[in-house]
Amino acid sequence: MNEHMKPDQCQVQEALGILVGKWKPIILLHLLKEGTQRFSELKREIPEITQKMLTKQLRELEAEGIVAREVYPEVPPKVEYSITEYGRELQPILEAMHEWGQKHAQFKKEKA
Amino acid sequence: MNEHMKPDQCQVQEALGILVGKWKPIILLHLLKEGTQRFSELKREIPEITQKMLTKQLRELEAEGIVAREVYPEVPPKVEYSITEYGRELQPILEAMHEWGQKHAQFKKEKA
DNA sequence: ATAGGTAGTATCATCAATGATACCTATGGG
DNA sequence: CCCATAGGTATCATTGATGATACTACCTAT
Repeated sequence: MNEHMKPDQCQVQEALGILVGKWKPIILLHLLKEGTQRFSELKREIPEITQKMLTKQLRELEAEGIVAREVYPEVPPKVEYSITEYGRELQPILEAMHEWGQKHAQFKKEKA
Repeated sequence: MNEHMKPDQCQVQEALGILVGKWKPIILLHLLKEGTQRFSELKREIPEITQKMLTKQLRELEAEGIVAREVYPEVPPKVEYSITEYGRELQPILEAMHEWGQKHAQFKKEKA
């Protein structure tokens, strides 16, 4: 166990706080997979999310430096979202969680 | 990007759902670091948590197969908690999040 | 003149997570 | 007889996250 991983002053919450939420992982996966996406594209690919929540989650991710938001001053409006270089560092974590999640879903099925 | 990481049917939520909560990462870190612990030891090391929440989180982790609970039929009662083999597979994920979290805390300081 | 598309805001309602507090159990020690 | 101990439950209140719905601005095309 890494010596720096002291439960107090631990930074796991820091990462967790950014990833959690009903929508953030999904949004991040879409942006990682598809690259730059417009607001309406994301909305179309995640139909169950409300506009309000999509806006909110994107703004939060932007505030953390994970996604970049670019506004084109056109009519009708056009806004593009993409993962920053920095945000891309989350990818291994998402992948690890995904793999573990698969194993775990299997594990639960076996128990049932 | 891993081909299996399709945002739909994705299993990131599966892992995330187990790790989140105000207390679960801390509890897991304690158990990983110290090994088997009694209820009261955990409570002493995490003073801000209420008994109710500690019980609840431990029971949830137990239900997922992450921690093991052993009751000794003594008076006063003695209950020990430990990480299962299976639960130990979460450790790399926690470590990755911890490391990223440290970088991120630094990143935010620089911006400010 | 009017309808439509894009990217939102504003307001109100609901539900789950967390917290505070009091209570319970059985037994050994004084 | 009574209290302390360990590991809980039960009940109620509060808060934050999420959701439903309606509204807006702006220009373009019909």
